Amino acid sequence: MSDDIRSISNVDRLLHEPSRTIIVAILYAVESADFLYLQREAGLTKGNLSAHLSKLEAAGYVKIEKTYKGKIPLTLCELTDDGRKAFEEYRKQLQSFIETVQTEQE
Amino acid sequence: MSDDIRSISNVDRLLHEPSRTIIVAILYAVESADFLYLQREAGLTKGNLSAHLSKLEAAGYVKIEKTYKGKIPLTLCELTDDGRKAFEEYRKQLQSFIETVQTEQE
DNA sequence: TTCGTTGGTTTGTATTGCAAACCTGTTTGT
DNA sequence: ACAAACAGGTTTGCAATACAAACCAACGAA
Repeated sequence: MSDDIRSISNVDRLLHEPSRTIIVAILYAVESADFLYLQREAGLTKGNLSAHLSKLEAAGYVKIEKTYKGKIPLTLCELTDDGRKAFEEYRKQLQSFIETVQTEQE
Repeated sequence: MSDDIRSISNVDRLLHEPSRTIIVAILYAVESADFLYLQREAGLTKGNLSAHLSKLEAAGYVKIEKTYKGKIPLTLCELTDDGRKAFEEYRKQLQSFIETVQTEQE
């Protein structure tokens, strides 16, 4: 019965952090984004975005490519296959948690 | 557009922690529960349950009543109105985030 | 040259989530 | 009666976090 509820404790903590949830959700939709675009869309400071991206990269969820657009640096980010799967899985877990909670109160 | 996605950053951090999400979800369903029942159902250690309950109490989300069943202590927990509302709100936010993410990829 | 800007990274700090140790009382064994 | 074990929790210690602020390096303009 509350096994379903308890399942929420198994969510991917990396993705369960709102800032990172946003980052990954954006990348999930756009396939590829540069640092500043991501910063604006996610509404994060550079410092935080940088730190979160590093964690996501370390986990193998995003691939970060530092290139140059002319002479100015350009950091491109995209979700890896693992990252996509992890996000889909995370979404499913949230979904099923919500459903469980909703039906349980009737 | 990604205002919807960004909205996930406004979730109630207190409830967004899986252990506490579980505690509150259980209390939401049962109206009242004693410490040990909650511990079993939530699958937490006593220490963690105690700490999380304290936070929820401090936030005014749960009411904790320490009584006795005969001679042994009995701690009863129940959700306050604020707690109920907060949890409903939290659920809604998750729901709308999921919907946003899902429709955004079509 | 100096100043401001772009595109980030590193550092500092206060807050956490968790486990393990602890505490207070009660029951059990002998 | 008295130690040992147990029930029901709380406090402590610590490693990991999230965030902001400070920093850095390269470029463009004045």
